[in-house]
Amino acid sequence: MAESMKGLKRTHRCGELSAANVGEKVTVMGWVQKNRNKGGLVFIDVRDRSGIIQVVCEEGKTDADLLARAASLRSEYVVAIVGEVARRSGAVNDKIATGEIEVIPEELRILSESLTPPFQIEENSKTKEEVRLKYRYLDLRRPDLQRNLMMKSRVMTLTRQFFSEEGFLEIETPMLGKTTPEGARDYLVPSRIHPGCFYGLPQSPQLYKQLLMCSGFDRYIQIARCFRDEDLRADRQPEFTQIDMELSFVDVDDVIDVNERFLAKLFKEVLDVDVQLPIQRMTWQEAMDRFGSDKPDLRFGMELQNVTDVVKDCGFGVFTGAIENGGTVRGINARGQGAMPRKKIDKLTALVKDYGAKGLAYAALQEDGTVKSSFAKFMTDEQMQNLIKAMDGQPGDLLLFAADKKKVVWDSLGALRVELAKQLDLLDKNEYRFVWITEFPQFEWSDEQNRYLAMHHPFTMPMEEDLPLLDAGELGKVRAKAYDIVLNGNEIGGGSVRIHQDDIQEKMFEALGFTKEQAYSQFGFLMDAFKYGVPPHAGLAYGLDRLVMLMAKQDSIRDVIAFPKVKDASCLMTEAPTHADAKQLEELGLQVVEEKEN
RNA sequence: GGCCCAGUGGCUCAGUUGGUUAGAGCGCCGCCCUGUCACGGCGGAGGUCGAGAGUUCGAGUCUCUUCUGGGUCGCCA
Repeated sequence: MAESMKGLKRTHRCGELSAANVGEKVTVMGWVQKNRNKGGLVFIDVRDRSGIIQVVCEEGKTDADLLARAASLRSEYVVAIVGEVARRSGAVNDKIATGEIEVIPEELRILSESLTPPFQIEENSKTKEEVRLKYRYLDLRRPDLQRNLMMKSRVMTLTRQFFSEEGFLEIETPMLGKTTPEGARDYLVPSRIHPGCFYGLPQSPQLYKQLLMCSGFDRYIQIARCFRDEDLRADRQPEFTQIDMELSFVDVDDVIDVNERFLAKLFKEVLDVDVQLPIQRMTWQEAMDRFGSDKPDLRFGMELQNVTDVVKDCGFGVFTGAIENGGTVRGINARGQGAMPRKKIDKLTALVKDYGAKGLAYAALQEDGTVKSSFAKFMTDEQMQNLIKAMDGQPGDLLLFAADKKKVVWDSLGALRVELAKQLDLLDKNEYRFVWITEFPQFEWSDEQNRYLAMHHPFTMPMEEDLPLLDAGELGKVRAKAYDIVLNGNEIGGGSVRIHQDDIQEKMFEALGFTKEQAYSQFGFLMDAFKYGVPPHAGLAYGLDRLVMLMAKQDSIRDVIAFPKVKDASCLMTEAPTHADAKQLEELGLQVVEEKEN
């Protein structure tokens, strides 16, 4: 039986009460976490988002009716308690913040009863995600998820505050926009008024924010929802949130400067972590060569070594063959792992095969100075010793090599390096290592499309010194004024200086294989806008969810999003997406799709 | 689309080389309990082992298919 809260007004949240409130009459409201009935003495833990407070009822002291009602309370009932804060007459509980006080009730109302929840509302739930997500509204009651979402709210507040103080304006851009075939797959929204036509939900507000620079807003920021119809990952959801910004009359250093100060403020205020400024910068080339990744995790070493020259004349065909085909041979020294069992090495081999490598060559340096190796028989002792020396191999080390095209070797060893760090427990979530990755390649070759694609997007400015390479058609060598901010091996943001000169923009489209007509039909409004006076501008966007995931020390972006989708992009709670009814579809000029029979 | 992992009471798990009636902890229900806070004591209910097919005298266990969830490669300009 649910009662009204008429006449009551909450005075405190549960966790806000402290010894300072002793003797005060207070009203708290929340959920019953636990009812401990000792018989004649009933303890009720009441929970809200701030924490837990104990309410105590005692036979002889508490009104008999109130005691009976307290004894009837079950988990997740919603109650209102009016009572006096008192020091505990029994033992103090130093595990909770309110552990030295309790509330002695004079009124108890049951505002709502509850079924027994399908899983217990507690910290560190081991319940499988499938169940948690079906009952997400209960899952979200758990203190860890409450903390995550409160942290995210704090991050958003600080973001708005910081950038506002830096002269940024918060401006909204449309959700219903123009669909573009480049880049990620768009979510399409059918137009009723224009049958057969579709809006595209934004993958990011990229073009709008550039137009806002054309319009003279100078510094823009938006906490923007973005949509990408691609497959999900632990750190990828079909809809996610960007902290999106754009600045006029700036170059790379200006964007980096304001964002470093932003990150330092954020980490100080939210986590009390000092970010040392300036943040380290590394070119894309250096990141790939040293770590095999454009998002290197700098919390540990195990850097890649290029041993192509060392092994180019050896007798091992896998190495020399790769080199003859224009490839490279590189290795990782897994310190102290020389005794790794063969089975484990085989698993690492399986891992690199996912990245296109044909295998993993190993040399396990034994403590007695001998070498157990998959390829020693193809080498002279001298060649092996030179290789070990090049890898700085010491007795007890495990040397792992990949030989293939550069990209395959980088991807394989980059992934291998991270996997080894996981196995060796080198990844400390309390350590935050930032790095800017700069000078990205402007273009990326696509085997599938047999042409160069923009690595970032077609409006990214090439480095001035590489403009002659663009003219000369040496597209693979052109570097861009693009930058990513990387934290502990995760890309948490990225951006670039944009092209504002129409001649360079034309060359870009040409290089990407766009005809003038194609470029105009897709981006004509932007190119037209640029004809009326466009300031030099640059911007950056953070993946907010990913950033908060790392700050909250979570492994999945789902743990910082209130209502996330599962792997197939559906929602286990609402069961979206659903079929639309025939009438809706007819209005949109669309056809009914027969539901698949199971 | 490919590969890998998982699915056994409400939740988390155990379940020997295939062998009677499938176990445990938590939760739930009943009774008792005046300082608990992972409360405690006694008693109890609750399972077509994700689904389907096959092998077998016999399947939670083996095989195949399928569903669900997770991880990942491709994909994500």
